[in-house]
Amino acid sequence: MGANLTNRLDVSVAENQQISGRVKIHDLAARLGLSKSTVSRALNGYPDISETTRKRVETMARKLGYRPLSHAQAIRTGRVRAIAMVLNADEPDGHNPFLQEFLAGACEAASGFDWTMTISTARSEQDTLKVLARLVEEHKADGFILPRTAVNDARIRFLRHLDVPFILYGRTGYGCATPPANTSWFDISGETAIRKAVLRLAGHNHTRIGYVGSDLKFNYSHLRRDGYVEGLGIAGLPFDPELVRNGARTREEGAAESRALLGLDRPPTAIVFATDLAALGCYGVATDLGLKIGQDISIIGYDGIPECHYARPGLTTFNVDSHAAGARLATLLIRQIRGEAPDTLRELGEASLTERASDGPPSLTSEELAEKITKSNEHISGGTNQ
Amino acid sequence: MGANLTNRLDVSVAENQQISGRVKIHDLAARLGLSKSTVSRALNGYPDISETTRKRVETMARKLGYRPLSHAQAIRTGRVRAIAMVLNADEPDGHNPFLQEFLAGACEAASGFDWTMTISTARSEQDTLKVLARLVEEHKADGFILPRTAVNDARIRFLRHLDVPFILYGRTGYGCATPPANTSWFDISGETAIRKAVLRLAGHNHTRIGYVGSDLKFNYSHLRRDGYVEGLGIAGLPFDPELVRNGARTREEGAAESRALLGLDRPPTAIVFATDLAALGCYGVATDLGLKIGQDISIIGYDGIPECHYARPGLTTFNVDSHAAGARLATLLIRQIRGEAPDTLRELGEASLTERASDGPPSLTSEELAEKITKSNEHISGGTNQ
DNA sequence: TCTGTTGCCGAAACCGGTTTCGGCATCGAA
DNA sequence: TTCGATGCCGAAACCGGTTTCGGCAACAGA
Repeated sequence: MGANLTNRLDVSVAENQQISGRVKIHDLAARLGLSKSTVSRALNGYPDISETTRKRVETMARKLGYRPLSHAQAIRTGRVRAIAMVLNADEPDGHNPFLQEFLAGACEAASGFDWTMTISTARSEQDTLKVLARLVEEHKADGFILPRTAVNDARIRFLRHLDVPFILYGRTGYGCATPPANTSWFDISGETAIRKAVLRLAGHNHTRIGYVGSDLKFNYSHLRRDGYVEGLGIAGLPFDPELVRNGARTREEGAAESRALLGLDRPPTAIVFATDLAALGCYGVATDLGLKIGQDISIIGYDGIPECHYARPGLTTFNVDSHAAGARLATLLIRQIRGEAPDTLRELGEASLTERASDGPPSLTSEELAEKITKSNEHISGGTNQ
Repeated sequence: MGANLTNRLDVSVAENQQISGRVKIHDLAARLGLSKSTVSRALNGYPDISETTRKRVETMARKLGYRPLSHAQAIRTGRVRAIAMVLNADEPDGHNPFLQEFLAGACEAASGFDWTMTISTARSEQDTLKVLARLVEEHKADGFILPRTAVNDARIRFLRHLDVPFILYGRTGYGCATPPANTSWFDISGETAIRKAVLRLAGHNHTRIGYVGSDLKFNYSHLRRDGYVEGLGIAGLPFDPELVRNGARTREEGAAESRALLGLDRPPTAIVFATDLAALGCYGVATDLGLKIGQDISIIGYDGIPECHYARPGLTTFNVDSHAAGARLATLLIRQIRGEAPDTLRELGEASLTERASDGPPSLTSEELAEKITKSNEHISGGTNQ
């Protein structure tokens, strides 16, 4: 007496179903000769239903293609079987390139549980809170994924106060004595990646390695910088504060910080960037100064955006698997909503290195590099850059 | 007796609301000394409610911060006040760069009506239909935005068959005698943009202008190619089928088609690309052949992806405003769901030209260019390209 | 045989809204 | 004065599920 739409795609023709007749729990019950309360309990795993009845109900439900309306369930259960994410669209860098893959991962994972994903956007931090508030008020979702966590994140305080489930993409509370309790998160260990980047460059015999970090309001910025310092320590290289810059989020900012580092009396022969975007910003600067990337100056990025592949030379970088991240976050969040303790829902992944041609052994010492740069500056002194 | 969460952000402290007490329609009615049916009808614009009562109800609702649960309404009305979009994540090009802006536009517009947006992803055309089916079955949305419309689009047939509202981002049915009836859409006139591109190049005195189109399964591919032909006609230039290539969706494919065009006996001195990605693919080819873009070979793209700005030289292109597109699509779709006739909900926007350095007057004739390319090919013959 | 559990299921209330239906005033016209 | 509209509102049914509660039958123990 009819299959669900998904099946119909295969069966091509519906069996004998009356038009537009969605199968309701009532129909299912009538067909089975049971009451709808029994059917409901059978489908929802109540213990007071015999195993044989449960099987009967389940097979018949499958046969008729019965699917409960999540919003009809929600009115009683308070669960809409949906998770949400609000993007901050005003961020200069955005997570543009990752977004598609990230959403795909999250949606696929959610679909696996028969959940859906609703998204929304905001234009500022304050706006984000308002959007969250609206979604919570209307109960459009049972929980939230919070991307780009800050060291001190207003969204966390807000949702915790309202007692709404959430999971972080990233960690939070850097530098706090007590780690944030009762919080679930998924993150990629940027600190590990950056440490490896430093060690890789040290292995190339670089001794002056610079670092360009991102906005310190984000928690990951601190962790990646720590990775840089750790790497230097392990490699036995001295830490020189002059070689560390922060706050580069865009290509332009990456270019500016690169210029600053390369303008030093003793410039670095290699630079690790906290983001690919900032690293790509260095390309124009290097070209303007007549430096060959991968020889005169080595560069390693982080993120794994597609442009790395097309840059000349290709940018060596650490790839984060956004698809997997989205999938894990959705899965962990749903498990949390279903009752698991947030503290047990924490995972740390690793970024994978993609070796390209932007790094290698230094062709010049720091002093020689400085000299070359000085000459270039005199020479062009009107060169366009950006 | 309490304000809603959104207000609380401003008021900082809730007035005197009991914890976790969402205001329900019952509370509102009790507070007003009315029945909840009256309150409901007042809020929903029924004619049998006096104007004074309506005002009273509305101000009290605002004061208490009452917001109906959309899923509670849905159970009776059948409307969840949500629109959905399913992305095809397997497309080689995706609409990656536009996605964030597009979603922002759509979400903002939907929010303005107090609607929300749910999204999902699929991995193939067939999968897309299954995902759509699931969303329709569970009625997770009242209507759909269909991105990247094909000439012959299975999604359209599917949703039309189910009588579910949808709107196209793009047109459909290219070449059909009868335009598709009862269909709403929003599109950017790619044909106009490409025509302008051709005229611009003709104005630079190019006489052999090539065209690299996209996959002809998409409707826009045909329209843009038409724009190319129209442009040639207006400029009084002959149409040479040799100069037209199709099917380039990625950088790599764009590179391959560029190579094919530049390898002709009488190569074009300018090429119009249907997409920026394909145009950027030409950059590596030009470099390999020792051609200066903007002089030896002129290039114009379409889309307005960020990379255009960072390519060297910058890529002249036609920008589509994805944010505005998302906003219009959401708005038109909601209006359609609310009852307006689809045929009246059609809009065509224009892309805006951003002039950069990738096009200009030809430095060489087609013959001279051919000679130069031949030499380059002999010379390098082992050059890397991609 | 009687009683008390236990297993399993149905009846009915419930969730938070919307919509139908009918009834009470009020008013104008006959 | 009576009657029929009309304006305005409340009671109750309804939407499609879930959950509580109670009851019947089968069974074990006394």
